[in-house]
Amino acid sequence: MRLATWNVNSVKARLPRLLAWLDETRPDVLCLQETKCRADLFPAAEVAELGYETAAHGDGRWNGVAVLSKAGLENISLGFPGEPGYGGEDLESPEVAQIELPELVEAAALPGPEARAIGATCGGIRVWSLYAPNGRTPASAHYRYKLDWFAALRAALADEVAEGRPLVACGDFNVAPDDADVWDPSVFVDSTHVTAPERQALAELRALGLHDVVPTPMKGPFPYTYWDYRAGMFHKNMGMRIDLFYATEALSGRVAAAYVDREARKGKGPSDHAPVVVDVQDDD
DNA sequence: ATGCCGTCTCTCAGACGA
Repeated sequence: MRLATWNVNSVKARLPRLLAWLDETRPDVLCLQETKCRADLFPAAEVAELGYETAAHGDGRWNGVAVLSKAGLENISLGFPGEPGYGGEDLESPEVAQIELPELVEAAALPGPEARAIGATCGGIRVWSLYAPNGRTPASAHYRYKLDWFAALRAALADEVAEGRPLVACGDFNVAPDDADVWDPSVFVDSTHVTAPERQALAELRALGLHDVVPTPMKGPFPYTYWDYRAGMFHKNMGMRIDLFYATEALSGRVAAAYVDREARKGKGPSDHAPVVVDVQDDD
């Protein structure tokens, strides 16, 4: 079974490259992030021609996740239990407290979850495609939201892991697990993606029994999965490993190969992320 | 370097990304 995860940075803009990549790489299951696509507008017919069923979760301009599968697609979950939404700035602050439109206060106080998680069962494996909040800066409300989102994810996955079935939680976690996972740690001092609380959130996921399946880089010593579009970062290999593949212990023990498909980051019109491909041996 | 590129939309400017 071949599993993969890829932040495509718009499924509409990436569709020709996505279809070519599917045809060439032929994963059984592909988790997508940043589809930036309403679920009902997802190009399901196009991927169906290549044999894939689609489960999509998206509400338009931002975020958006999906699972494509040739191995079955059951028990689809749009988001996870307890998933928080972005609550904005502190409602206790005097400035915000003066808002007198009840419906706005209500909407701000009860934010709905964004389209950042979709789960499905594919060929006996529970699969989660995840797109963690960016966090922007550690002082930002978006950073608090990011940590809250990870805490809720941990609680939701704890229940599923406890069921004992093979499970994969993969996608764009927007956290570099270690200093070796960014091209220059000195550039990221006081930035998101590398702070201790974010790394602790990953450690708590691993403490559930999830193993970080680290892919082979294919070029250079570091398995980066993201390179900024700007300033020739990709060609200088100034990247980050933020797209992660966390698998339950029994499943990670069946991993035969894992690699970053950096070829998909080359050429005309790429995503700024490369896919991570993981081959798992059949269960005996 | 508050820059660089790319994508989106109540588009020709601003927000967002990491």
